[in-house]
Amino acid sequence: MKHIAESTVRRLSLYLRFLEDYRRQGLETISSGDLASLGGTTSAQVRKDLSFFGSFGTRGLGYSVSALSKRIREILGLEREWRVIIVGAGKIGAALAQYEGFGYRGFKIVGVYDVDQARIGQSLDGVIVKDQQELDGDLKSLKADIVLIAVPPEAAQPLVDRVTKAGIRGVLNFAPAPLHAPAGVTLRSVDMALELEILSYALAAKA
Amino acid sequence: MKHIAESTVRRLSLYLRFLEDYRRQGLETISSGDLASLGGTTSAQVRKDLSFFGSFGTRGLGYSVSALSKRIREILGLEREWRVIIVGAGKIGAALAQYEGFGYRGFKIVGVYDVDQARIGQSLDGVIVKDQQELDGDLKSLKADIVLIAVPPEAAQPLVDRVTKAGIRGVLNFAPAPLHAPAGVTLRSVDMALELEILSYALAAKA
DNA sequence: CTCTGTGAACATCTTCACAGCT
DNA sequence: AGCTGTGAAGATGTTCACAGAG
Repeated sequence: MKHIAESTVRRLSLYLRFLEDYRRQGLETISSGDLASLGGTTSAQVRKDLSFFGSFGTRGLGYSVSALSKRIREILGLEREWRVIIVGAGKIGAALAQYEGFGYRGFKIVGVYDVDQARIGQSLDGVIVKDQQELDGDLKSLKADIVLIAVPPEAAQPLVDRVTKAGIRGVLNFAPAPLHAPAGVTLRSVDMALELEILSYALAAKA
Repeated sequence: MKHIAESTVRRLSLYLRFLEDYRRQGLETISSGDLASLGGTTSAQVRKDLSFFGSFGTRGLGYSVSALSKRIREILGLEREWRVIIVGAGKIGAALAQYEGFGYRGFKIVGVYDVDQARIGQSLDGVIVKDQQELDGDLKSLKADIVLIAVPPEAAQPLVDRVTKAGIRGVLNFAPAPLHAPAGVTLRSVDMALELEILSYALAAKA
C-alpha cells in the first residue's frame, strides 16, 4: 500500500464519527458532500481520502452508512481490541485512565503504573495503580499493545527506551518533551503547552 | 506578514525549549544543526523557519542563545501574559487546571467553571471552581483572552458560540467534537481519542 | 573554513473538473 | 440528473545547493 498522509487518517477518523451519528439517526446513505460539510472540508477531499483505500460508494447515490463505517473501522484497525497501559498516575495519567472516549472504541486500559508510593494502590476507574517496577513483566504478561506516557518530561525518554525494548510498538506521549523511538515503533505526542503556544502565536499575529 | 505554516510555528515553539535548555547549560551560541538534531529535523528547515521572521544568526558562528530565545518569544506572543479560563472541571478540566506546563510560560489560569453543583466550590490548585452561570460576566471582568473547553462533546459548540459572543478570540478545545468558530476567532482542538486512532492505524497498517 | 540565508528544485497535499456509473 | 472516482493542475511545505558574511 502506498503511503497515506496523516491528515488523511485524521479525517477518516472524523468521518467515522459522523457516520456513527448518521447511523444513530437511522440514515442509511451519506454523500461526500454531507461528510465534507460536517468535517469542514470539501467533497473532493472526502472522495480522494476514501479513494486511497478503494471504491465504496455508489454513483448517483452516495455511500452506505453501515458499509462505510465498517470499512473505515477496518482501515483504522479498530475492529480489534488494543490493550493500553498508562505510565504515570499524576493528574494527566489519572484523567486518561478515566477518559470515557477511549473505551468505547476498543482501547482497553489494562494497567496504570507509577513510582510514587502514595499513588500505588489507588483505584482509577476500576484499575489499581501498580508499582512501576512491575511494568516490564506486565507489558508481556498483560499483552499490552500501546503505552501512554504521562510522566514528567525528564523521565519520558528512558521510559520509551524501556517499553520499546520490551516489544511495545505504539506509544502516545503526553509529556512535553520531544522523544525518539527506534524504527518500527510509532510514537506520537500530544503536547498541550505547545498547542497553547500555537494559539498564542495566532492571537499575537492578528493583534 | 506573509502567512506562516502551522508546522513552522510548532517547530519554533520546540526550538524555544531547546534554547532554554542550552541557556540552562550556560551555552551562548547554537547552530541550526544543533537545533535540528534536537528537534528531529534538518538544519535547512531550521534556517528556513527562522528566515520568515528575519535574520538572527551570525554566519560562521550560529545564533546567540539569549537573543534568539527573546526573538522567538516575541514572535510567539509569549512576552505577554495570557489570561486563561477553563470551562469544565471534570477529569480533564481538573488536570488542565493543575498542569504546571502552562504557568511557566505566561499562561495564567484566572478561572474554572462547571455546571455541576458537586464540583462548584472545589479548589483546584488554588483556583475555586465557580458556577458556569457566572461565566459570561467573568469573561469580561477577568479580562480573559483564551478559553479551554473541557466539557462533554455535546456541550462544546454552544459554549464556543457563547464565549465568542462575549469577545473571546482564542479557544483550545479538548472535547472530542469538531467545532466551528466565526472568522477572527482561532480555535484549535486536542482530541486524544483521535490520536489513539491514528496510532491504531499506524500499528494495523504495518502488521 | 564554518555556518547562515535564500532562490530554485522537489515532494507532498489539496482542489478542480470531468468522465463514468446508477 | 446526481454523485462517485480520479487524473491533472494548483498550492503548500520541504530539501537542496550555493552565494556570501564573518
